[in-house]
Amino acid sequence: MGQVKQSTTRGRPRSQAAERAIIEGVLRLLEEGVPLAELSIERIARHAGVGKATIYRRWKGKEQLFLAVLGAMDEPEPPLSGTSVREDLVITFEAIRRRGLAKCTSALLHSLLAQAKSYPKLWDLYHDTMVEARRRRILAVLARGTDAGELRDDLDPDLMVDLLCGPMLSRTILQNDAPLPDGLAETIADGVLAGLRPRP
Amino acid sequence: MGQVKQSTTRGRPRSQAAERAIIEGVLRLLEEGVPLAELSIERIARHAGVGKATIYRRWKGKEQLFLAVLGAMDEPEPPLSGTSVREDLVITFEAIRRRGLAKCTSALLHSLLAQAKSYPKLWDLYHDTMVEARRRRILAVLARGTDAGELRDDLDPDLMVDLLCGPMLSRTILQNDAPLPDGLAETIADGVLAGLRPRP
Amino acid sequence: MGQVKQSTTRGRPRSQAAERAIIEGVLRLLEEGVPLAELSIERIARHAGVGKATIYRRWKGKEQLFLAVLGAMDEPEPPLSGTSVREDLVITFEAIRRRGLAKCTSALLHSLLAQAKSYPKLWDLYHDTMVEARRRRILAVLARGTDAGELRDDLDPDLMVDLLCGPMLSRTILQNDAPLPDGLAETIADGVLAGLRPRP
Amino acid sequence: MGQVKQSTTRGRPRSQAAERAIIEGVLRLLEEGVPLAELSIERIARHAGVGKATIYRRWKGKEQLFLAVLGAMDEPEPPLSGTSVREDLVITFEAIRRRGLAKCTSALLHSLLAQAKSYPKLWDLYHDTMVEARRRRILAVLARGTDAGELRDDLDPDLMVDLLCGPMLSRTILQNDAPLPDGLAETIADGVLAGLRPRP
DNA sequence: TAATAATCGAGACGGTACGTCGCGTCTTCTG
DNA sequence: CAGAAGACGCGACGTACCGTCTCGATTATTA
Repeated sequence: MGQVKQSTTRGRPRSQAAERAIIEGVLRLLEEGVPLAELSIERIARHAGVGKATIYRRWKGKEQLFLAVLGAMDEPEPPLSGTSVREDLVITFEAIRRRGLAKCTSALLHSLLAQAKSYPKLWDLYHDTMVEARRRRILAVLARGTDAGELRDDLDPDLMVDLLCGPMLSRTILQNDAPLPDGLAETIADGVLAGLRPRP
Repeated sequence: MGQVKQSTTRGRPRSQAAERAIIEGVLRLLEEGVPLAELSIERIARHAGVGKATIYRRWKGKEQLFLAVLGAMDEPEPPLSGTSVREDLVITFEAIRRRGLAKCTSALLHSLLAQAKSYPKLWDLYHDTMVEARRRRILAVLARGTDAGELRDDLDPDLMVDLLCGPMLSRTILQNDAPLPDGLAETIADGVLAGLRPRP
Repeated sequence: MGQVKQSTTRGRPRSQAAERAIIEGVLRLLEEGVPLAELSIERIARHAGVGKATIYRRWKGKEQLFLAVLGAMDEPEPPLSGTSVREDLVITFEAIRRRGLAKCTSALLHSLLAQAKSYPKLWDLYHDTMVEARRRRILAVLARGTDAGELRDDLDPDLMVDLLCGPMLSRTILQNDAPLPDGLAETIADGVLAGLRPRP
Repeated sequence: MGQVKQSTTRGRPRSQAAERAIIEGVLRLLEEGVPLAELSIERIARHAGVGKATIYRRWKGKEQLFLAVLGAMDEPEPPLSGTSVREDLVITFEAIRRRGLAKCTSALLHSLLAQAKSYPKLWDLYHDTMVEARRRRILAVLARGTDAGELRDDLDPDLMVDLLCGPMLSRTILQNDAPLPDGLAETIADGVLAGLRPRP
């Protein structure tokens, strides 16, 4: 996954210790507030006590490495309760909110967004791995909800995902330092489900 | 706006031709599909037939320049009709959609998003200039709509903006190459306004 | 002379101060006894307080630079007296001897010899500039000597040069740390002129 | 001779095939015209189909290996006739001349000369093994010649060696591509023995 | 009309990082 | 054990840009 060709079984195997040192080094630097733009491969290597080649042997460039870091760091998607569409949406939104609160996650995410156009392959990778995975989870929730009569059946499911996830995204990406208060997940879920028109 | 101090009236005045050559050069490069990451100041200067100092005399760095390019290219916000909330939302969404379809706009926008954490000042600038302006426009629409009884009055207006703008954002930013079909603005506006629950 | 293309007259001119700092830095390092193999471009630049590019802008590589250093350092050929062949030979040999005593000259010379086969152009340059110049000087001396009846006229002049210069070379190159005592120039001149057979 | 310590008799013995593959690989590369500067240990190992460690187990570094190659390639010193000083000198010079004509010999020799100052131990090794051996051979010839009255007895024998060997050296080292014609050995021997002054 | 002053293109400056290569050592597995 | 394979930390390679700094040459305003 974004890795450089893994050699056959011959020769000295790659050091897992080095790999860990690199990834944890990046995390440590991000948590210390080092701006992403200052994370050169050279600095990462120095900080991890590792040769540059050891990095390039594993990843093709900074972005591939970042993706690996992102993968290493993020908590697994929380299990869905299945009791209702609303409940599952709240669980999902809450996971996004907590991720947005973590400094380094969002720094990396921003970086990835930035490089999307420059390195389409990288973006595709990220998109398939993270974005699309979530989209599919939500599509499943929606399908169940539509069957159960909890949701309208006259809308394109893909569009519904955007309607649901967009607001959270707006908060975490566009607003930068917008507050992500405790009840946000519930509020948004309820808002989207009920719509903005006055209730009869 | 991001400009470096303009000197007094003594000496040779700055060449507007040079300024145009720079900005249009960047646009041309972007339209040729040059990835943003390869747009070095050096290359921009070479391509515009201009000395590097001529760029630095005007903008403090690459990002400042990009911001200027963004401004130069950006069509003005369309006038709102005022007939109804739905109508004004559709007009606004349509503007976003058209911007998202333009190759270089979105490339620049992605770049800016990327550097937000790294260069907070730049991000603030962009945020204040573009994002916040739109937010205020929509807040005004919402205020009128609430007064007119077209909208619920039990939701935080700031949250409503996210509910409204998020979906469009999801399409243009996160989905990367998602289709932005013709009726999208209307569909989204109607979806958010009505909510996802089945209508009674 | 081994230099990289000098640009036209436009732009900022090359700093002579930097050039001096580089060459004198190399000399200083050599005099401190730093082995030639440890004279990396990187180290030279660091030691001279200069960017690497400033070196590469002037010379194509380490060897070109060394050649410049060699040129910068060596004293001009001493004037010949013209009184006799023997006298002129002694003067020439004495210059070679003194050069051989200087630590860094011989280090550089060894380096150049080493790279002869690898970089034929460099060697040609050195050969034409230094070796051939001396050869021509001696050929002139020999021509005068032959005319004056001081020398045999049945030998190829080119061969005579080898007969004369070879011994000095053997001492300085091959013997490495052979003594180069004070009267050496005279002894060798007399030996070659008289031959090794017993005198009648 | 420059070898690394041979281990005791336990375990798998060193493969002579590997050793031959290495040395012959170097020779093949040199004959193909690969510049000495491009003969990295890594390349030699690859070319010989051998692990790097197999080389380091035998020699301490590139130079030690080169010395071994030189030794492997080197034809033995030719037997001296003993009939006269002139005859023995001609035999010796002819051996030097033939060696100078061989491409890879001279490449290696140049390399060794180059590294003399950098790796004094290596140079000493080469000097003792090759240079000094020849010097002693010639000293023996001279001693016999002096006893037999064929040579002057008023010159330092060490100096006489330089007078005799220098010219050949000048041709093979300094002149680079100077012709080494067939009768050269005789011509030089006669020239040095008779001296350059006109004969009475 | 000259002097002054800031700009222009050009390109050199000291730096930092790039991605590659070779060093000599080490760690794995196979014979 | 030695063999090949190849990863390891290290450091140099030569290139590209960074943002700053001279250059000589323009182009305005001020004296």
